[in-house]
Amino acid sequence: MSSRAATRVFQGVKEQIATGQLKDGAKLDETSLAERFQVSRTPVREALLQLVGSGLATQIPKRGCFVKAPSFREMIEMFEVMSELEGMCARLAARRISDEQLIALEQLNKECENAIEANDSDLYYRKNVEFHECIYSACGNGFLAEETRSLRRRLQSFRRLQLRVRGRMSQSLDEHSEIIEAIRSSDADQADRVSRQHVMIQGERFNDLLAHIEQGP
Amino acid sequence: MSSRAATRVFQGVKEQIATGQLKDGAKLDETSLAERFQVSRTPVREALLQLVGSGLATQIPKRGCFVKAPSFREMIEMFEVMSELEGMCARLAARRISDEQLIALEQLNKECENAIEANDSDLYYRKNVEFHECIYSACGNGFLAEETRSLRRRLQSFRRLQLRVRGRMSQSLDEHSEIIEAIRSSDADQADRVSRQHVMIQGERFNDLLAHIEQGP
DNA sequence: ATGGAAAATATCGTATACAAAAATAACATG
DNA sequence: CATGTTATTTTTGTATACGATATTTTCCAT
Repeated sequence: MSSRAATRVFQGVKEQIATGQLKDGAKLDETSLAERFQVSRTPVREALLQLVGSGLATQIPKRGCFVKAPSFREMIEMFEVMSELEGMCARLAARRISDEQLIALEQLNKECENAIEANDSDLYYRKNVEFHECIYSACGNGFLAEETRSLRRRLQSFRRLQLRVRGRMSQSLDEHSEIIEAIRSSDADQADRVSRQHVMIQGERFNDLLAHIEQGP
Repeated sequence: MSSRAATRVFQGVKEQIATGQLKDGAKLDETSLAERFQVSRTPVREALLQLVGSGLATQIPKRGCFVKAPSFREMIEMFEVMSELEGMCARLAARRISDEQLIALEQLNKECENAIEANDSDLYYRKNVEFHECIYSACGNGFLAEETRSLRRRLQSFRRLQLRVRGRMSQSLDEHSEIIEAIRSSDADQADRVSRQHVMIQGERFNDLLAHIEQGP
């Protein structure tokens, strides 16, 4: 819990966008937000600035600030980029990973396995994040790692949903094993290919899910 | 020239970082920046927020805001990512480009050629940007296009330098032709490969340049 | 009714003031 | 001399007020 009002507002609005309380196109009025969060306009402005910066809102010059929830199309686009970045991380990791990191990676995959056996999807979720995090660190490109993390965060709320899909967890685990195998044998191309696939499958699942939820166009 | 003080400060500091007037680690004191730019602290804070957001500064909780110029290593890392994104754009464009866009692309390359003949490196620079911009638009993934643009902007000041290197312009032009050829024949893999190469060469040139300028470690 | 001018209104950016928190300095005590 | 305590000063974060500018609304003339 941050003591900063600006951060509170930022997180709060972000949360409300994620949960759908604030729908796409909803107006983010500085004054009413200030009232709602019991703060002045100053921290609200900072929060809005950050929201715009992270692509969750749009600023139209003298008309106001509006929620810009990613459209279905944009989500697919983001997954497309995510799979590229994830693939790149894996490809580089296959070439650059250290022995210790490889061991850590295998350890994490085992912990994912345990989580599945215990049927603990929350634990699986966390270990899964750590697994990928480990690959990012091993890619030897800090900038790439940070960009990938950032995009992951943006897709996170949706990904969380997917992993609850029946059977997804164990399939995901198999894919992890394939990735490890490719990295272990320094097969960069294979690591790239499998990782892309791993993300794109999630994108497709997401696709299915949305198609199921939204009956509209 | 923007009428916004916050933007002026943002651009100003950014410029001073690029030109080296503000060195890595320099403290960005709110009060003194406010004095220097003849504004109050409020717009300065907004500017700093944006600087941090775009990775040019770091915020250490109660100690202040500091310039974080990308290190040599980070620059290389950024180029590595840039080449991946640029390659992805080209790969997708090879599959998705429309006839009109292809014509526009060829037109732009011709204009680049003209700029070289006229020995107008500024014009070449602008047309070169448009050329790549055209590929981004043609990739059919708006999110990717925006990310790539954003990274391009971050590397821009350095790239501008490179293109003044003797002979680089005409070599760059040849590479453009190769990219167009690959896209025209819908050879996604080739487009990808050539585009990556195109960026990485710039990274290497940048490397040479820096090695020349910096005598230190 | 419609086009347009003028008033009313909303929004935005900035300045300034104030309060809280933390770092630094000064100081006292063991 | 070290250490812990208190005071001072900086730095931050937030509130509020004000002016400028754009937008919407109202109202009038045609």
